[in-house]
Amino acid sequence: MTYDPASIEPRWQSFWEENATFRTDTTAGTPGGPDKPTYYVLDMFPYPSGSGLHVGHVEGYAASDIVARYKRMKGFEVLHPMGWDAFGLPAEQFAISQNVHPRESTTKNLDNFRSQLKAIGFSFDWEREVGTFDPDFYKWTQWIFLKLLEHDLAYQSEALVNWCPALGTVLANDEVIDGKSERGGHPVERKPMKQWMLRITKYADRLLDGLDEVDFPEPIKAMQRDRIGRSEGADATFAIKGHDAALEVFTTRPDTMFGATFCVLAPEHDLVTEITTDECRAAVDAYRAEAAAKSEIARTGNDAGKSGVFTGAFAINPATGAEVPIWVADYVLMGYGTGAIMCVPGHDERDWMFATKFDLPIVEVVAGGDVTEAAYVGNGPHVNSSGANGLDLNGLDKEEAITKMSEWLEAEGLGRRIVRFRLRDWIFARQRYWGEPIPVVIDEDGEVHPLPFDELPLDLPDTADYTPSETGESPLSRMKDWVATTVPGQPDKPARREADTMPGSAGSSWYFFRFLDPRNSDALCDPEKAKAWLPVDLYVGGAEHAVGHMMYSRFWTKFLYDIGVSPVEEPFKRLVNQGMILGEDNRKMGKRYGNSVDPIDVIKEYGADTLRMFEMFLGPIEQEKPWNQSGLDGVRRFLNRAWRLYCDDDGALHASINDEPMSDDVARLVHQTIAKVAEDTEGLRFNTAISQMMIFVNEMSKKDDRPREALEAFCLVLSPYAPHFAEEIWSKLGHKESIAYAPFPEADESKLVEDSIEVPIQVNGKVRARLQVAADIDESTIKELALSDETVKGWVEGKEMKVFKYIPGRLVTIAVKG
RNA sequence: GGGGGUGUGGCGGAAUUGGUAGACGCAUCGGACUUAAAAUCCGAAGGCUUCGGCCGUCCGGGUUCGAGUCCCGGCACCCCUACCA
Repeated sequence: MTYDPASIEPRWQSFWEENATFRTDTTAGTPGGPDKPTYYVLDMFPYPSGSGLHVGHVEGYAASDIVARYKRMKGFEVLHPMGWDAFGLPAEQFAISQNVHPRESTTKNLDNFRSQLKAIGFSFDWEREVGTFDPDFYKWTQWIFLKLLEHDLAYQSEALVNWCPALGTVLANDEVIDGKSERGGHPVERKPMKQWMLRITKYADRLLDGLDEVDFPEPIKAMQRDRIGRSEGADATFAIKGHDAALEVFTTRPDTMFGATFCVLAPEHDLVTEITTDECRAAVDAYRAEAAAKSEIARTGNDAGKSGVFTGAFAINPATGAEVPIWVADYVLMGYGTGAIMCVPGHDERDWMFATKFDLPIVEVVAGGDVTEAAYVGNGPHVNSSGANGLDLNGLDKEEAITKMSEWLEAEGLGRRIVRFRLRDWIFARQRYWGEPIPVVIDEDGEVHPLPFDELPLDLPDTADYTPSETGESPLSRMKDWVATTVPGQPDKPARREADTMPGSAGSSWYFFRFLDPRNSDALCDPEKAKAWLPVDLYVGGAEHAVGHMMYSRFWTKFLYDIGVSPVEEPFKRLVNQGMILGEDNRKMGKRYGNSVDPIDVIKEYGADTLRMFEMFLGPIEQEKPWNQSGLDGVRRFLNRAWRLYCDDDGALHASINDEPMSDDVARLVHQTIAKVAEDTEGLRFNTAISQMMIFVNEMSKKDDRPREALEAFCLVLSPYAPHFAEEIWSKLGHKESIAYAPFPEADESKLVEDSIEVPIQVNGKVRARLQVAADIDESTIKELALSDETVKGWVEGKEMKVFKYIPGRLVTIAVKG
């Protein structure tokens, strides 16, 4: 019988399951536990969608599985768990579309996912499976929320939020794309609503600094830095003519204040109503109404030209003492800085466009450009920058002027240096059913009371009436019996439960703690285990989670660190994003192009080992690459040939397999393969590891020699990549134990040396001849040989030799002139 | 506008510190086996060539005995982000 994955693979999957082969002992590394090095390799757990696993999942999971299996063979106690990101909008939308309860559809979907994952032979410790929708799990999500509340990091706020009427909920900023909801593409509008918020902004600095410690891909770090958006500048106070109230602006260029010829307020700014003059009121009110109706995207989009309206009021520029007009314009955002800016049209592009459109004065205060043509944002000596107050910036460069101006503002009590962040607080409530209930009650005076910890979990009540409303009223609020309660500890004091639920990203922000100790009912995780296992050594997942999920997880981990629950501030030591697998047509796989591939179909036709190796062989793990259906045949051919190295046509081991010592040639091939695969697996270069295995099989197939030592070593080397195949062969070779914990072979350097090598001879940079020489030949010997070579002579003779060099083991280079 | 990335055969991709460009695989072509096909096995293959060689890693320069790799200047494509003061 030839290689037949359909009969081999299910058998070994059952074997692993029955023997709990991949059960992890997380007491390893803790006091009293086994003294083994630990390795935590984690996949981004999936949202179990209705359509099942796709090839992108398989790519990431195959990569992490290879590492997990390799590390086990290298003697590590490996934690490689799997779970379900099952709460949240997508799961609920799917349920509604199928007209079933989300609990029912979610359970069904994840059963399907689990069986699909098992069919691919991933070495997960299934006894540690967790789901974010499980009360035993979300008890601790709620616990963390209460801790955040206790530390004033959770609060309610009347905030402008992204409201999506079609979904009936608010959305986080990263759930809104181009003014439409990420799920479903429904329109999203801005609307003030009272919301639970988490104060992630308090961690902005630490989230930024932490990036220097972790091994993440550079683009991901860049994206996170960009989201945090740190900028240094100054707040400055402008008096308002005829009013007691003053205007506070934020600027990164206080040095240009002498050129500030007007100010602009965001339409929502508190002062607008107060300072607007009667003549201007009608226009201002109309403008504000219009701005309110626009989504943030329409306001901040790339619209040519800027809109705005004059308030009739004037501010006093503290540097010049001049009266400058105050305008309202929607290019100034209430959510950033102070919602008010001083405008320096000479040196800011947006201000320049605005000034040009509305015919406001432009003053040059930094030399180097032509401010009548465009804003000059570069550096240069300051000009027109001295005032009656004795302040003089003229001649200073940008940095000097910023320092001097900032010091002056501080001395005069007119401002202060400040660091601001673009990052905004995390909107932590959804007006939806399928999420963790927020464990607080609100009394009749509107005061919030947290539930005591011992009342957790606060179960998500069952109801058939789970659909969202378009008004913003949460489905849970319709459950009058559930909502009506009393203040904890005060049975006489009526209260109502919070009816909003947490967003989908709540559970995923800490789930990697729970895998360490999934059934602990006293703590979210045993601190000894956390200490032994965190941070996660390798985290593999898609780049779509580069910012949202990664930042939320990092934030929560830092918080858990602060309250003594986490031993580390950064949860993930190393992050790898698998590149997207495109369709064969080089376009994104999906319904739109009908170019999707179902991994389960591939397994039926080719087997799981072929699928795994094929996806790893496509190209570098982090790179985007197209699917190539016939490439599957190539990998299957490889496994077939590998099989025939061991077995004859009726499936029995070859009689020619012997215990003779390996020839030097075979030994070199074996050790080269061990070294290359080990090195490439550590570096996650799976594609080149596989090509070395192909070289091994190609070479060995040509030989009649079948030394057991070589074949066993290759089986071990192959096993992280094609585990079912390797288990089958391993047992045929007479081993009773699973190959999963057999030691990975060590490459023997001494076996790699060759006696005789071929050395190319380069003349003026071009290879002209090749010599077969002893590997340890010295320069003078090879020089003699090279110069007596007939071909080389033809290129060298009669010319002046400028250079002769022997790069040992690589090449000879000769440079001649004339 | 800002940030990040990528350019190598027909295709996916290989190439320590600068050191034989095109490993490995796909597709292609030829041959063997077969009544035939599939499967399998063996072999060819960057382009041009007057068969001496010459040209070839997006383009143009530079450094070097030697550049896919380093430096300078362009071009193209992709991704992210976007009025953040």
